[in-house]
Amino acid sequence: MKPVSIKDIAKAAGVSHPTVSRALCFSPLVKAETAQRIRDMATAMGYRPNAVARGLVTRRTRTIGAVVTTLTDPFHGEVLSGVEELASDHHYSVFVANCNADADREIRVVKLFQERRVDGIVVMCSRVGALYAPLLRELKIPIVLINSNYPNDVFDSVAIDNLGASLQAVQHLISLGHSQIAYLGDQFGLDSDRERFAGYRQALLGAGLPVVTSLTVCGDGTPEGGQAAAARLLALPEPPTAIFCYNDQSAIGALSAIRVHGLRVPEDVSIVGFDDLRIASFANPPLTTVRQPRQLMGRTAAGILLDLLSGSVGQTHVQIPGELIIRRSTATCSTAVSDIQEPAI
Amino acid sequence: MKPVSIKDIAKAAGVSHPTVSRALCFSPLVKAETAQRIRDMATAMGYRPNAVARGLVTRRTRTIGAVVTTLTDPFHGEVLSGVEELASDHHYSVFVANCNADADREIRVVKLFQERRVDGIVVMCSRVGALYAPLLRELKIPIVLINSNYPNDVFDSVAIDNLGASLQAVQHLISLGHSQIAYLGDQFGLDSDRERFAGYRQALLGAGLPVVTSLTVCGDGTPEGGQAAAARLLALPEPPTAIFCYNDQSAIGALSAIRVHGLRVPEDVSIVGFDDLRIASFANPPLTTVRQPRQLMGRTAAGILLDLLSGSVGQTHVQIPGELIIRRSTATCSTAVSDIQEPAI
DNA sequence: TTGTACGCGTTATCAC
DNA sequence: GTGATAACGCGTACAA
Repeated sequence: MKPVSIKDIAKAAGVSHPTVSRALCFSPLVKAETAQRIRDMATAMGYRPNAVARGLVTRRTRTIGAVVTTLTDPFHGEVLSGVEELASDHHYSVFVANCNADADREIRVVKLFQERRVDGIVVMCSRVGALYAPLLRELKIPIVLINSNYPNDVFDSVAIDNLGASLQAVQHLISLGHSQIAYLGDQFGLDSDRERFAGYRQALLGAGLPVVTSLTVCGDGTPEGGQAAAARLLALPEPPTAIFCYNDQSAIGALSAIRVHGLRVPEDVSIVGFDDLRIASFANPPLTTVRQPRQLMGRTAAGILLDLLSGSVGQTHVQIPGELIIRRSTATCSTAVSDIQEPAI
Repeated sequence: MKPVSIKDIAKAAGVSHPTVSRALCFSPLVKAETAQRIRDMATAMGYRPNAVARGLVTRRTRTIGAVVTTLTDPFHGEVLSGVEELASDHHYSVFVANCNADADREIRVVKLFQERRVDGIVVMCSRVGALYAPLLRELKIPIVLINSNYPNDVFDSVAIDNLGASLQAVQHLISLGHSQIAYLGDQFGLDSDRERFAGYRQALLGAGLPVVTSLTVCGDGTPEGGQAAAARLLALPEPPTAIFCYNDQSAIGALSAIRVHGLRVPEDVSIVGFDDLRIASFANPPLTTVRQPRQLMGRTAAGILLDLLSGSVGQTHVQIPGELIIRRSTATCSTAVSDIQEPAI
């Protein structure tokens, strides 16, 4: 009934259990032929090492915890995939936990991971904020953040250059002649949202354009939220000619809202997304967006974590430049180019 | 440096460590006031129970392992989300591991989970097949499968009624007058793919239509794969007037291929997907598809697993009916209704 | 009501 | 080379 242990093998092989342990770890301290004999018996008896017991004595579990805001978001799935990939390459296992964009829950999850004695933690899109950062810090577990920036650099991090990328994206719209540009953001107070808005703002101000309050609306990162928010923009007395969206999911919702409203993309309204999800290039029209190397970001974060675990010191902050991918959801502003450019029918 | 243990608390409180253990577990065997005093000290000292040590002695880790074919697929992310949700409701933690639709890797991952002494395992879209099922069975760990059906019912399972749903989907196309209907499948030999093809086939035969080999093509479950496969269909001398796709991702690729080919959906070609991903209703045109309640399926599978862990016996096979959601990617077959229906331009 | 003693399966530290 | 023995942190008989 109970799985076989090294003691069982020891008994069967007529040696002591530490010898079995050494043989299985390929320790040079044990005679080659007995080691081989022991290993053969182990496989014959169907032995599987107990990682729990090993973790107790070595004080390292070779596990890492991944905290995710919403697993249902394909963005997070891909980052997580990168984390898992690198982790498993190094024989680490990954715990996942959802925190539903809730800071309290995020802290509870991290504490749970602490009880599980994970060696390190990766947090995606943390919502904990600078206020609670010390609380996490005192847990004494290495933490790497993905796409959230604490002002005081308490944790190592991997993040895209949100501000620079947004700046670039909105400048692209401005260069197409747009001046009525809206920002369709998120609603959870994520750092990335704030930074993308800052880039938007900076681009407008840099071009001498006003930042109009009514042109900033909040979605929730989903197509549904994006659709609703875009509908509000289109109902404005002076609707925007271009919308810069917090992410691709929102942008896809906006695309749909514009269609429902009887307008066309990009002839009537230009749309820019963020993330370059796989479906972005399959949208109709294909979405102009900012590429985030999601799996790479996950791998990078996991790599930093493993470095930390093997004793590296000093903070690492990887900043990844965003790349603007111009597809067919953006075009020159029709009202700016000429007054008569309505379609024949 | 080392985290505080119950022995540390015992020393500080002047009691023995079993008393501390009892107090923390709210055992009635310890005097209420000492129990309270101990618990206060525990929190004051920042005590966090060690789940590893507890797992070693109780032989239950309160963890479950989730094996996923591709985390990057939003379908799997949502199912996983359901699993994690129910698990965490019951204070279980979830390990994730990718197996990349590789049967060998799937078995390795399951064995790794066994070493981690997970209490149970959920496998999504297993590729192990009947041949290796005994190998998994002898690991003596409860396993629940999602969306894969072993012919011999060795494991508990949750699956959608692939055959019935496909039948319904293809009958819908037939009722619209289509007779040149293609199947755009997957390539990894998944059970779900086989069953959906079987439903497709059965619908055709039931309507007295021939099953044409050239109208069956394989994608890989991604938009890219779907696009390439659809392009092959469109290049046929007698291209199909409708395509039933293995999943929504493939369907979105097909949508794009048709657009590139200069044809329209649904006027020239009708498309049916499978899954009803969130983006399905935001596609252009909104996708007719089969709804799978993904999170519910994940929750259900986790529920079965937890029942198993609390001693339930007898196999459970939950079969979820698929629901056909008719949107705007399907329409009556133009060539069947009249001969002249080409657009003016 | 509480303390003593032991075991969980491993690795680590000594001897020999 | 190998074998006792201890330790990791916790739960649980049993004794007090």
